Amino acid sequence: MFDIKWIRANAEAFDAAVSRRKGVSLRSSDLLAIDDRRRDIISRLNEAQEKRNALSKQIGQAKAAKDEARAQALMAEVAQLKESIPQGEAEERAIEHELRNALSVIPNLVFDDVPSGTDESDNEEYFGRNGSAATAAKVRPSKPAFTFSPKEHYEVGAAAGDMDFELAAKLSGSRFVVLKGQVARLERALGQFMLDLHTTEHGYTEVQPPLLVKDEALFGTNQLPKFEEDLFFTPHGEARLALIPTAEVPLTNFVRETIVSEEELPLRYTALTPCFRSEAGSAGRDTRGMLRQHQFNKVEMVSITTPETSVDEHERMLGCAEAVLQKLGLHYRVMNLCTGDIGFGAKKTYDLEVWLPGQDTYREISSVSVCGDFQARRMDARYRPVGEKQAPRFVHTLNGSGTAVGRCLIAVMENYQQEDGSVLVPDVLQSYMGGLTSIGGRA
RNA sequence: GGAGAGAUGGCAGAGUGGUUGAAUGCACCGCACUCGAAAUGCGGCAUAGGGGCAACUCUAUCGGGGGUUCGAAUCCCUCUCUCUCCGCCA
Repeated sequence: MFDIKWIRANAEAFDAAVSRRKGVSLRSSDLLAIDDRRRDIISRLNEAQEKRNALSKQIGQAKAAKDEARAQALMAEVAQLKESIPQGEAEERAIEHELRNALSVIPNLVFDDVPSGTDESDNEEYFGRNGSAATAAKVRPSKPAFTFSPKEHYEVGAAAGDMDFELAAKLSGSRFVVLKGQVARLERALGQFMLDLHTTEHGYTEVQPPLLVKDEALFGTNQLPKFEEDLFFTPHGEARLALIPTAEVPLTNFVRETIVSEEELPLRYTALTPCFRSEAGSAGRDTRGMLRQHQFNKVEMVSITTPETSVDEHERMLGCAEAVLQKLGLHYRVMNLCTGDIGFGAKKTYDLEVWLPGQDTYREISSVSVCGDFQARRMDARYRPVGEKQAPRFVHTLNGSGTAVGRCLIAVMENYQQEDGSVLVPDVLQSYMGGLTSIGGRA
């Protein structure tokens, strides 16, 4: 969320930057007009309050001096303010809301190195900071070679019966799946593997957060007010709770309305949680298989950093997500999302797209974003710099999937499928699978 | 779910209607003393917004919101959270 003072001081830059984003019609002049009215209301209110306070003090003095007549006279004088102050306070509340509402639906401004574009076709492949495609090619696994025509994950023999969409539909409708047997175990193995990797090698603290969150938390990570229709809610007393669409919500909101000391930064959290998304607006898309579900497991990483380190942390976090796919031997590419495809709160986002031979295409399996102070402002999350007495500053927040477990299961099944319908278990998962080297083979 | 207690500055902890943005202690910063340190003494030490070149000044804030009052940390209502006891329960 933006600071109106910043917009006032940088109106031109703001308008130029916000015009790169699609679907934003507000301009600085609209916002500053609201702010002008706000300032006017506040200054009139302050004047009235000042007068009241001064007179009240005198009343106190008069009463202390037992000068009842003077006290009565002063009380009569201050009575004139009885209407204007509450009215001014109400006006102030209203205008503050108006300003906040206007500011809260403006997306974050993107970095200069985010490509301009309208949709995913304008995303640019990213080969690391030095731009070396050759270096990237060395660390990225290559596509698997097939001597037969690879199938989509739900057609692979090992999925038969153990990836049950009909059973899920009976229970919950479309966009759900029941995993059973070795497929369920493989999914669990993937999640455990990722969590262990990030906690033991990447310095993240494992967390089991609540899966139901309040509106305030959703506001902090930009799901509200603009994307309410993407969420599942459940009534809770007079209010409601939302099922988390991503663990980014609880993990990032750990620092909401807090001031941490600089020595504690960076804070790095990871969690394996179910995620719930209504998928409103995606009717008809990816309806086959378990690519797009109302419920899926995801390992999420969240970093809370200083402003000076957030860009480096972004590259680092990308590396953490890449490591998952590298160790699993899955081919992928990294995309630098364009202005038309990047999320509301991000200043820059890298998507990891894993190769799916059954679909003969790349599909998103991880999204790694740096949000600058955008979420921190919404949450009022700050840190106190070390050294001389300095005012608290907003932290920077980052989040990334490391990775979507359900989609990773798809990738493993498609990339490691054998002609007989079995699926080889990647080396790094075998210890999580009781030593199994393949699943779904004809025994 | 029932009954009760509570929420004050970085921390601890006073403060039940009137010059209280808030005593005191600790922590922290500066100065003095010291060769240096400790101890001691003196001073400083909340946030946000407005005005002013500045000194400074005004407004708001004692968990959140609303109310009573000329005036609220203090009284009333409400919400949230914490603690104790009872009940229920994985």
